[in-house]
Amino acid sequence: MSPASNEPSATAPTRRTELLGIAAGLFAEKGFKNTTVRDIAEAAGILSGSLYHHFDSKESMVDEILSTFQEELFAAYDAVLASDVDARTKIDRAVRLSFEAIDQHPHEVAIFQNDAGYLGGFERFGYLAERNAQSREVWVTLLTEGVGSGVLRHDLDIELTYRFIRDTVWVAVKWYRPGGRHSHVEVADQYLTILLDGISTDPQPPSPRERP
Amino acid sequence: MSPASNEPSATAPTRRTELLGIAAGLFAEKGFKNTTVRDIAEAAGILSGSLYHHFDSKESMVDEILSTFQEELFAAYDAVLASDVDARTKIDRAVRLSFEAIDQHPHEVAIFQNDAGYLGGFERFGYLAERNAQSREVWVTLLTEGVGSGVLRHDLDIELTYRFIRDTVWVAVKWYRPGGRHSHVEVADQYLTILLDGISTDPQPPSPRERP
DNA sequence: GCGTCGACCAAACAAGTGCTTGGTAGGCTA
DNA sequence: TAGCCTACCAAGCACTTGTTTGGTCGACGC
Repeated sequence: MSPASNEPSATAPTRRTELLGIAAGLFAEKGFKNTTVRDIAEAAGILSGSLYHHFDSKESMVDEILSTFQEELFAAYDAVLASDVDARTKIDRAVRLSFEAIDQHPHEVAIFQNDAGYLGGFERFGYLAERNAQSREVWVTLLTEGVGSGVLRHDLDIELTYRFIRDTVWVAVKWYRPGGRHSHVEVADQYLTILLDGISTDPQPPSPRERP
Repeated sequence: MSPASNEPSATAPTRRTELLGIAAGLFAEKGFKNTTVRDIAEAAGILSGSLYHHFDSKESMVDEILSTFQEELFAAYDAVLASDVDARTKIDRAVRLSFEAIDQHPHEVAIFQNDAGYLGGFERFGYLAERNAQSREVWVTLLTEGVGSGVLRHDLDIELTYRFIRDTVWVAVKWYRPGGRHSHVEVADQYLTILLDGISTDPQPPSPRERP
């Protein structure tokens, strides 16, 4: 890489991180394969060849974008898993965490959602599949814990419920826009209301019940 | 859905429809842009140029695949909307209809899910956006009807709920495999249980309550 | 036999792709 | 002034892409 890159981009936005941001936006919008290095360069106001002064390849750009994001995200998940609260609260926090990630890193989430399948075919991106498995374990653990402690219905199909939650949470990146009509907190509220009142053994209506 | 269409090649699988099927499978698996005409030709055992004896272009292949499927799907939705049952039943039927579509036309659904954004940019595929709006109207109508008649909670954000349902249903195409562990009916059952017991004003636990 | 037709081949084309090369301009430091 | 460094340009390379063209082969009807 570069000689002085041991502590990169903590405060000052270098040209490198700036270019990564531009690339992330285009990858998210048009897909990785469908975004050309000339697209990225044009958006940055330079020529395509000049990108290779900063990066080895187009692949290493997504690589850096995705791996950085995933590291941050899973550290947050691990913190939730390790926290000392009941399963229902953990699920609540994990869901809010995800919507917060969509709010703060919409491009990264979109790229992962759209291109993980394609990229996962390369050895270089093997960590994507690992992260996927790790995510599954987080949710299955939480759901199993919830069923075991009685806060979740015992007739749930854990696997299906996991997929239901995972999909519903992450697809929101397709329509959610930071700064739009709803904040990510509002979206999480609504989603949790729908989700929990469906899978909880003790339904908790969000406001005083009107119709008994 | 309908047993068979009347006009084009209802019974005998012509070489043309055979090629369309092969193309659909590849488009669904790798994405439209990421599938080359040489991929399709190779899978069919011919050379890429020979495809142009059957089709005008690669675009017209997806066009035919998607438009045919959409026509069939929305005819089914219209039938549900027009049926003379309460809103909850209509929602139930619409959801089951969607999972049935995923079961019977997984390739078409996957292509629409993954590539509608990209394809929608071309005038030729303007009908995709129209169909999307039409789908939104179907669900918003059903949800509004449900809230109005009191079978759905009155504090629902119709727009958000519509998106949750739409996303949850269609995203299942990413993992559902016809002939796999769960039938599409079982999956629909589980989803409806989670969904309805969450948004219904009258929560119905699926089995006698164990913990009060 | 003759003509026609559907299905396909062989070869090429122009445009677009990721990436490489050699070079340049300006700023910083010694 | 000299040397180095970051950021970039200009031009091109090898390859892939969708598509076109002219031709071949066998089946079928007359």
